[in-house]
Amino acid sequence: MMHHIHLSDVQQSAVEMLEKTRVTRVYTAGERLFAQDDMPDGMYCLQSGHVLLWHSDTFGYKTSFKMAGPGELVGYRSLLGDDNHSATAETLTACHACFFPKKELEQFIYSNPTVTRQFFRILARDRGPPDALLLRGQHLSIRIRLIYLLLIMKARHGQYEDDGTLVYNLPLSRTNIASLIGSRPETVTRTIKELKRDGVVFFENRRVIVPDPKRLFKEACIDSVPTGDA
Amino acid sequence: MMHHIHLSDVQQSAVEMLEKTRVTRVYTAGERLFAQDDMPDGMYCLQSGHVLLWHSDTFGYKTSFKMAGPGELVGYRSLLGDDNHSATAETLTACHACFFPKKELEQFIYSNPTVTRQFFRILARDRGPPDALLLRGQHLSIRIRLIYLLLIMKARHGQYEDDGTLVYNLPLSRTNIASLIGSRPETVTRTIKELKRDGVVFFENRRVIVPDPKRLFKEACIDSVPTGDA
DNA sequence: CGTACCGTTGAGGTGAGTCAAAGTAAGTGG
DNA sequence: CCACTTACTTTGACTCACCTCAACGGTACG
Repeated sequence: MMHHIHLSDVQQSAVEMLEKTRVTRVYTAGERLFAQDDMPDGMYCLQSGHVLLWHSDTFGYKTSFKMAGPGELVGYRSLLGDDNHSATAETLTACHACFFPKKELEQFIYSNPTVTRQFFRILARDRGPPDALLLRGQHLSIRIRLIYLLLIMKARHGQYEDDGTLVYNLPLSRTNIASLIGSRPETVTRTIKELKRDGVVFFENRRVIVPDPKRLFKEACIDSVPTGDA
Repeated sequence: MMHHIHLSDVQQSAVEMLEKTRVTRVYTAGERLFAQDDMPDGMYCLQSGHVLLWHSDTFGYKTSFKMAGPGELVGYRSLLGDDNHSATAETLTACHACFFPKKELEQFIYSNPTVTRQFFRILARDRGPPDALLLRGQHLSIRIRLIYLLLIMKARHGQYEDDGTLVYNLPLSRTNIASLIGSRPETVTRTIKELKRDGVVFFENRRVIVPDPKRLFKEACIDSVPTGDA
């Protein structure tokens, strides 16, 4: 789900204002766009690189719930909810990110019903029940959750080769993966080994290869192959 | 978090239209406002009673993720996301619910930035990372998750007595509770027993009594007691 | 006075977490 | 080019919180 906003009939003045006030910055891996409990002062649009969003609970456990890539917006939930950030956004790789200050951005959002609607869609579709529940349901084994993670990442981070192979370049450590599916790095390693043994998924460093995607869908009990953008 | 929309300076025509087209209906326990995969044709506002929202995954497992009570809106996520319903809304008790048809409702939402903003808030604050993650984090024991459930329900469904006791009337079965925190009815029973033994929480049928709320907060590592509406 | 549903209790099994240690890869500085 | 550090990954052995299955008790309702 790309976050492209259609600008066709938006008030020209609002767009110009937005263009004038936005700031593009370069980040190195491991930097933070914002931290949990910060007051949001704007929104970020990733132009290149990847960002991981994680929440730290009252016991200090960190749980990741989203990886954002090029073209995606980051930091909109708390901004639109008038809340402090409920998560920290940390770069996984070097990134180019564009920052839109709150005031001008809001003017833009409300400038036109079409734009408003786009933001409603982004917000409403962001990790709805399905995603969050599939990745953390106790009744689902780690193996299945790992497969679901790949299926969810497919739309934005996966790519089909000519021979039907599915390939990902995921800048995620075992620890990151564990954090996303509610598990532990050791268990992720073991599960990855198991998937390789069964010939379903091959993890080579940060590169993931799925020779026969249909087998993956079948194991997750998904018959109809979901298409890229939904 | 109540879903009261402030109508002070909304276009009168939009409000009138909304008032004219809304339909109030009475439901008995066990009825469905809408079902997963249905196309949304409007939104519901609960006037009395309680509704449980649950998602059924590809393996047929049902996972509940929200209980809505009087004053709350139901069915907005899919409507605003232009998606089919990703959950089923089933009444736990007899209910009065008011239905707003999609077309007129959208006119209302876009009629005024103040209203639009309210809906952004509702959507953005609906089960943000904290809620969903706390109730399903594997690293948290069932006991802690049960406590978190009570803490989350406190704002809307809990009530302080004069003596500082916290009392809930939750129309939830053990199975419902299990489904909300990602567990099983048997385990919920055992955990409830344990909490009673420790004198922290007393479940009497569908009535829940917390004699010393501070102990509850402490066990969940929450120092600052969250206030009702945020 | 069944029937049906919900809740409780007990016994037993296991998937995945934990802990500890060794292996690997990448980066740094002399 | 090679020691040295640092961070990540893998492996094995052990443990346990929770699930599963099965039986029983309570309560509502026609």
